Order: sequence, then structure tokens, then C-alpha cells
Amino acid sequence: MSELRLEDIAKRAGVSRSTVSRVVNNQPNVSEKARQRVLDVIKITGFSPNAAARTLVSRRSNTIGLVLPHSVSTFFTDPYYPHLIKGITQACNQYDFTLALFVAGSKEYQEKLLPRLSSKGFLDGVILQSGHQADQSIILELKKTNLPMLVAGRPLYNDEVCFIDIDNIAASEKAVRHLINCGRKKIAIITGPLTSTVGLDRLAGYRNAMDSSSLKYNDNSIIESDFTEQGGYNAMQKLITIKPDAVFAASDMMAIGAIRFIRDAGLDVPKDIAVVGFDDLPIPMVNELQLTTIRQPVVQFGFKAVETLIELIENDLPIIKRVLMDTELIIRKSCGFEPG
Amino acid sequence: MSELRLEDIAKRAGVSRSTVSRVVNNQPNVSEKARQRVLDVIKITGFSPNAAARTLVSRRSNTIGLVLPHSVSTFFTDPYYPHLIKGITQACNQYDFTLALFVAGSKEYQEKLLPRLSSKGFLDGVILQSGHQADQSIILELKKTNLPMLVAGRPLYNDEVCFIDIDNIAASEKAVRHLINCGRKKIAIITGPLTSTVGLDRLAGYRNAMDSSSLKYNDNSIIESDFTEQGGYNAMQKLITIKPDAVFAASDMMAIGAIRFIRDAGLDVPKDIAVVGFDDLPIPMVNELQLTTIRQPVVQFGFKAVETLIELIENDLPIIKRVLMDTELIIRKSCGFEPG
DNA sequence: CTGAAAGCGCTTACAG
DNA sequence: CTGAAAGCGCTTACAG
Repeated sequence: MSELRLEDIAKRAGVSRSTVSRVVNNQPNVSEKARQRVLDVIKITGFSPNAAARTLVSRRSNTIGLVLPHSVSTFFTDPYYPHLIKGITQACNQYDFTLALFVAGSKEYQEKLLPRLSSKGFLDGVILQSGHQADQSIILELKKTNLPMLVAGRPLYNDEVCFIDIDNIAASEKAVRHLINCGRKKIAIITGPLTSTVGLDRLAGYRNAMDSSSLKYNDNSIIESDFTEQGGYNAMQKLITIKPDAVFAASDMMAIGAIRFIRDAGLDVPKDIAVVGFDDLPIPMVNELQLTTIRQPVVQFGFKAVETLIELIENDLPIIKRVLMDTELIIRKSCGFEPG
Repeated sequence: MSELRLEDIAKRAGVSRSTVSRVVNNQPNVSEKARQRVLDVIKITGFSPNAAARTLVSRRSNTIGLVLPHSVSTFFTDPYYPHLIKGITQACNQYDFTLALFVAGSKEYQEKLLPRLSSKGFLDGVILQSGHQADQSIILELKKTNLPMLVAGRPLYNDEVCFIDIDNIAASEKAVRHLINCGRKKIAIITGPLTSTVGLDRLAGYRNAMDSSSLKYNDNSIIESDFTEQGGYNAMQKLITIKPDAVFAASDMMAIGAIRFIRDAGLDVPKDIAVVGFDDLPIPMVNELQLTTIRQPVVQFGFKAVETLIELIENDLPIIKRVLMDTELIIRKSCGFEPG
């Protein structure tokens, strides 16, 4: 029953192959009578057109790729990715696209991926999750294929690349301003890796907020870490020597680690040290700790990424698109300031 | 440069289309001289064959689907899935397959997915993550398409379906036996949902171990829960009334919740109540609590699932395959028994 | 509104 | 070892 071709449906419905094709593709210029006959036969037979043949002639596979390059080492531990995928698959469902997932895992695997990614006729476009300097080469290789490509995250070097990102700078400014408004005087930051734009941009936001205030800070107020809980703990341990009364951690996981250290040191959050995080993914600890944080709209971000890529695909001329999404400050108790 | 066809390569190399095809597909019966000339031209031009055309004629897309039906509601919070996907993508990389990811999200979306799943010529086979009674209908629909299909998890009703699962019954027996060996006398269980085979099988293992011992248990020793931390907390609250000295929680998250309640109740783990979990995924809390648990090989499971599906695909005749994978008891301190 | 025909870019018997 | 030819199952001008 799955061996049926357009031809067979045509025969049974007493029309030509062309007509069946028009019906299948919802095109006009088919009489109601013919359309109905064809529809009936399709229903009875359970016919579905061959995807490869369609793709070959229409030059559209309705498949997009999501590439997680080897610089994404936290795919298996960071709840960010499932949420991103959720948004992406929701949009794919809505726009009738299929998602092909490419996880590099290591640099060697990443090279094995490239031929499949650039194999003509398979993908209509690609979303590359990036923002790390190590991704420079894969971005260039993908650009060479002329495949419509959208980087999710801000690429470090490439100017002629389309990307979508959250406004990390504005978000971090907002977080630090909140600490300032809470009356804190000595505000430190635990950054992500400064080899990535997420790390860099969130630090830039901190600097912006501090520079436009009368507060002082210096290199000792800034500790680079790695977005993990343990990394946050270790960073706080270093930071404690300068006795800050507030810390902006560039991820919730690091904020959780920082709080753990603060408590181990016999100090109180928020009384002694206020803490703001970044992410607001549904990690149980975030709630338990009543962490004030920046909520980034990860699911909507994934959804919007697909919509943007589709625009790129449907535009015949290559265009440069940049999308920045807003974030929201979620005030809980870890800064000692309660709303309402 | 990406507009090149086999034909163009043939012309430049001074051979026929057939010869180029043979070289591209690594077939024999090509003279070294011709092969070299073709290879050179391919290298210079960066030619890659059109995937849709290949698929159309060869009837092979080298793409497999992973379907997460709507019964999988924990995709976005359960670290199980990223690990599963890790194993699956590793195997895909190794065997040169591409993974298409279908996340249903809701029952309505699941129905939108079906046409794309069963569209001929797109997928060579499908892995359906299942084990829940709600998946009965999608299993039947997929079977109708004659697409090679492997269920990851034990399906509840379908006898003629290939599946791969971990040996949940043996694993749970092992966990409960360990509690018995530790000298515990009143052993309770917090199960997963009994609408799923994971829930049922882990309960069956508990019964097996208890029945083959001299220990007693009854309906009050068995609390059904939902695999979440809060669910484990609530279940333990009910269980405390029968004063157990040991609890087997059918997932680590539930074990963590149970321990939280036990401590809130002023009791000690393992002194008053021993706890065994199930999963051993790298959740920070598992380590911190020194939880004794069953380690299931999630990554290897995903890898093996792909290998098994490929066997199904390459076998012309439909065959019924069943694979059960072993687990390992990881002894830490939550049962009061330390190895070494 | 409808159908015959060409063509998408490959693979694969077949004949030499 | 090599190439001409048929064919995979569609879509899409084109002519009517």
C-alpha cells in the first residue's frame, strides 16, 4: 500500500498525473469534481507523495538543521538546550518543517558532520548555536555552502552572518542596576568564559551599569568562571576576599554555587551579600533559593530563530538579519528587595 | 559552485556520468587512472552529490527519526533525554546517518507529525521513545506505514513490535536485594506512574525480591508517584506512617525528594531509613547525598538503539527484535553500607 | 480546467 | 573497465 505513486492515483481517479499533483499541492485550477474524486482515492489508498522526488524537483526539503558545534560541551547537563529545542520543534510543527539535529560532540565528529550538512538537496537552512570563538571555522565552512544560515547567539568574529540573540548587554545592565537600586555599594561579577560572546556581553553590561553609577570596581571585582555550579562556588571563594555586598552571577547555576559558598562561609543572603543570577530556567534550586534573576525567553527564542531562518530561506537574495530579544528582571528575595 | 551535477564532473574529468557515480560511491570496476582524475575534479570543485536525487533512486535517505510522543512530558526537565540523544547522535555520526527529531509536545501536535513521519522516501526508520499506554495509537499508525520501527522502552500492549529496553525488573530486584542484604526489615517502594511499563516493571522487581525473601510487605508499602522530586517528597510523607527502615525510589529525583522529607521529619539517612534510587544520571544532588542507586547506561542505550534500528532497516524481511540491557548497582552511603 | 511531455540529478542493469 | 540509456516519482511550463 505504500508502493503507490501519483500515477496510480491518477489512474484510479480517472485523471492525469498533473491533476493529482495539483490537488496534493492545494493548487487552484482544478474542477471541484476532479478534486473530490482525487481526494477520495487518496483517502481510500492512504497515498502520500514521495518526499525525495518532491524535494528533487521543487528544490525544497522543508527540513532545517540545528547544529550544536563541539564548543557546546554542556548539551547534556544544561537545561537550556531542551528548552531551545522545545521552541524550535514547536515552530517546526507550526510551519510544517522537520528538524534534523546535528550534535558534534567533539572536533573530530564535527568534521564528519560537515559533508552531511552541506550535502545539497537535504537541508533548506541551518541554525548554528554559537557564540564561541572556536566556532569560527564551522561558520566559514557553512557560509561556503550558500545554505541559508542563522547563528543562534552572537558570533564573535563574523560580520556578514545573520544571527539572533538575546540582548545580553541590556539584560546585565538591568541586573546590576537592580543591585545598585537596592543600595549595594560593592558589586562584583562572576562572568562566564570570556572566550564566548555570552561571557563578554554580560560583562559589558556590568561595566555599563557600574560606569554610569558612582560606584567603584576594579579587576578584583571580576572573576571569570564557567557557568557551572562548582565554578560559581570557586569564584565566590576568590571574591570573598574583597568583601563584596553584592554579586551578579552570569548564570543561575553559578549563582547557586556562589550562594552555597556564602553560606558555607557563615554569611547570609541577602543580608550580607545580595545575589542576582541569569537564566530563570525551571531549576528547582532557583525557586528554593528565591533567586532574583534575569529571565531569558529560551523557548520563544528557539521559535523566533526558526521563523527568522524561514524568512532567510524564502528570500531569494541573501540578506543580513539581526534579531535581539528582550529579557525580564525577575525580582525574588536574594537581593533583599521584595516587590509589592 | 554548488550548482554542479555529476554530469559536470564527468565532463571535466573526461569520463561518463556512470564512472563518476562509481567513484563517488566507492564502487569497484573503475581504473585507478579514471578514479584519480575524478577524485581530483571533485576536490577542486567541491562537488557533493544531490541527496534528494540519490534518495529517490536508491530508496535510502540515511536519515532516521526519533519520536518523542506527547506522553513524554518531561523532555524539558529530565536529564535523561539529552543523554539519550547523545548516544543516538554518536551512533548516527558513526554509521553516517542523520537524525530527525520529532517532539510531539501535545496530542494535537502529535497528529500533525504523523504525515511527515510516514511520508515515503524521507526516513529509513524510526525510534519511538515509549512505554506509556497513551502511545498505543501512534505505535499502530507507525506500524501501518511499514517503516522499520524500534520502540525505546517496553511497549505496554504491542506484541509484534521491536523494542529495546533496560532490564528494569532485574535492576529493581538487585536494588531491593541490596536493602535486604543491608539488614533492612521493612522495605517500602515509591513507584513511577503505573500507567507506564517503567513504573510497572520496577514495581515487579520489588515484588520479586520481596517475595523471594522472608520479609513482609503490603499495599501500604507501595506508593505510586510521578518521578519528580516533589512527588518523592509527598510519597515519603505518606510512607512515613508505616515507619519503614528502607525505601526503594524508582528514580533518583524521587529519592532526592524522599530524603528531603526524611530529613525534614528529623530522621537520618541511612541510620533510620536507607534509600536506594534509580538512574545515576549526573545530577549534582545524587553525588552530594551519596545516593546508592541503579546506574542505567543511557548513552549506550541510545547508541545500541540506533544499531538495532539499522539492523532492522538492512533486513529486508521484517523481523521481531528485542534487546534488554543490563544495569549496575552503584553502592554509595545512603544504605549505610560502604564497599571496600 | 486538463493532460502530454520535459526535466530535476542521481543509480544501475546492460552491452560492449 | 566504460558509457548510453532507462528509470526513480514527482512538478511545472506549455498547449489546448
